[in-house]
Amino acid sequence: MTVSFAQIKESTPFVFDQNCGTRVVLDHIMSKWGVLVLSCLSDGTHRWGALRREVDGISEKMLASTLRTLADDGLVHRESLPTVPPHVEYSLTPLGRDLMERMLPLMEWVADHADGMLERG
Amino acid sequence: MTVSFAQIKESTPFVFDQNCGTRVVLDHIMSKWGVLVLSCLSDGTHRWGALRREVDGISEKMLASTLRTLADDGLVHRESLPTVPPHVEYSLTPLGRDLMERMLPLMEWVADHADGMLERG
DNA sequence: CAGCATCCCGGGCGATACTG
DNA sequence: CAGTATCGCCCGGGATGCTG
Repeated sequence: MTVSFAQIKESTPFVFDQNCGTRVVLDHIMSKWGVLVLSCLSDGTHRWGALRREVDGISEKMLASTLRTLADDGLVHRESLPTVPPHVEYSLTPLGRDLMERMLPLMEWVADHADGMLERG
Repeated sequence: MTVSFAQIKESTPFVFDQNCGTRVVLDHIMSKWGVLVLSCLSDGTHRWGALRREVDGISEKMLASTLRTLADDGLVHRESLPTVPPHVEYSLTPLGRDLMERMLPLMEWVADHADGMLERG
């Protein structure tokens, strides 16, 4: 049985209040690009260029800023190999993998239901 | 065992491409206010005023537009009682409840880990 | 190859006022 | 009570160009 939203708020008072840290984390991981970058990395380590190609439509600026934010949050690990030309690899941290275990079922649901939802609108 | 992101994309070609419907649905349900309104409604039927008070910080404009979007998507049911003064109730549709079954574990994770993530940043 | 700096536009969103 | 209407600001984010 999954927890209810009321139970979450009961066990953690003031959670989801306007100035609570949850709002910041939600903004990061549920952001337009954050979701897609995290999902992509859930398949394993990716290089910068691979992410740029896989996350369809993302600009370099947003890829850089999204990766930095997620790395600061401790969800993404950045590994820069001291080669020429540069070679940088991104992967999920254990915390990030833990998160994606909860997020992927949601992504699967969206993939399954999106078209049906929109054709009626 | 949860599905991998690669498996999702394999079983549904072109899903999560830039012009795919999934991007629209993601924008709706993972939006700043959409997440919170849906979570609130997952606890049961709420009146307009109750939502306004419970979703801390939301403006009337954004509450109205968020509710309309989610209703158009078939996730939220709007019931207007013909009384004076007006009395309108919002609740999740079966589709909405199905979605929240996948989203609430994620919300619980965020509530549990948010503070720890931010104090290091 | 993997970024950062700069410029700039559109619209998301908040504030305020008004209505059935 | 449950909205709609209007105004205006801010900033997300795209485009372009430069660097180690």
